[in-house]
Amino acid sequence: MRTASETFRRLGHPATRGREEILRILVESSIPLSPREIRERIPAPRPDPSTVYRNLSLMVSIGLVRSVALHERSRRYEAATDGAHRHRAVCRLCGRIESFQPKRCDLSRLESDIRGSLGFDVTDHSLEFFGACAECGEKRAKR
Amino acid sequence: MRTASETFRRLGHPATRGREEILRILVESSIPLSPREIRERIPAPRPDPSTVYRNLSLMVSIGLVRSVALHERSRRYEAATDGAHRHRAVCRLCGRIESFQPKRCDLSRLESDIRGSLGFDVTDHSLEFFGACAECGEKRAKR
DNA sequence: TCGCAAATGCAATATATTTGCATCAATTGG
DNA sequence: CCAATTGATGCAAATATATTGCATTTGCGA
Repeated sequence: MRTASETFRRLGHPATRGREEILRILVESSIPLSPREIRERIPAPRPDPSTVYRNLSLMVSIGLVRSVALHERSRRYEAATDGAHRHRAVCRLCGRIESFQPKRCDLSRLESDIRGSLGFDVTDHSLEFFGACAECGEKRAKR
Repeated sequence: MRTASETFRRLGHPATRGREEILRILVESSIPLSPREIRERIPAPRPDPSTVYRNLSLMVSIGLVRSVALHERSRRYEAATDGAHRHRAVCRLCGRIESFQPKRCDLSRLESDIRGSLGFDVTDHSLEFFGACAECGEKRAKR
């Protein structure tokens, strides 16, 4: 098994407790987390917020973590484990977020259209759905 | 023709110069803009930034404007004109953004999957592609 | 274990967004 | 067209988010 420490070292970066914790937390979370949420989940002694930001941006640049843009003030992050691709459903009413793995993510057609018409070389994409989650939908129906 | 002023009044909100300018700027722009960019494009006397924020959030809530989440620090906004749906391609290298209208946006299948598995009532979605634009792609190839 | 390169904490700074409050402007009724 | 009222605006301050410089500490390979 490849430990987090090994992963960091293999990529040429010292493994530190903070880094391992961040990665562990993201891997364990089913939804993308904000830097603040991540830090709050690290057991004391907690690293400084600036350290969390620095490490997140390092981890994004070496491909261990992806940033996720929802319609919020802060960005969120998720583990890029193995490269599994995920989409998200966000409830406009309560803010609940669910991540899911598409059965088959067939946007290849769209991606080649884009290459053809805009000349863009697409490497990845981000797809989010917005609406009302089951719970909020019910509440709304009762009224 | 329906003027911006009429649109606001019809929705029960006074039409002010700032509001009309914001809407005009968003309608004229081919890509989503940040609050700062929007404000910079308003001819003097410019409204205060807080006014721009307040108006953007009002316009989002009454459906005239949509917010767009790219992987940036600030949110962006676009006119929700008639409801035309758009996707975006973002260059990771130079930051260039292009908006385009999909030939046919067939995510209805995915949306019904989501309703089925998560119980989410999806009202809209957001799809962004990331990669290298034509220009940056060429530059990179030359090296 | 030693030494270096890199990471961390801390404080300061930058940027983005929100809010309270006094003032001003757009609408509506006269 | 004018006055009254409701709501918008400017300004300043507060808050949230993110970044950076620098002195100190830590991880890692020799």
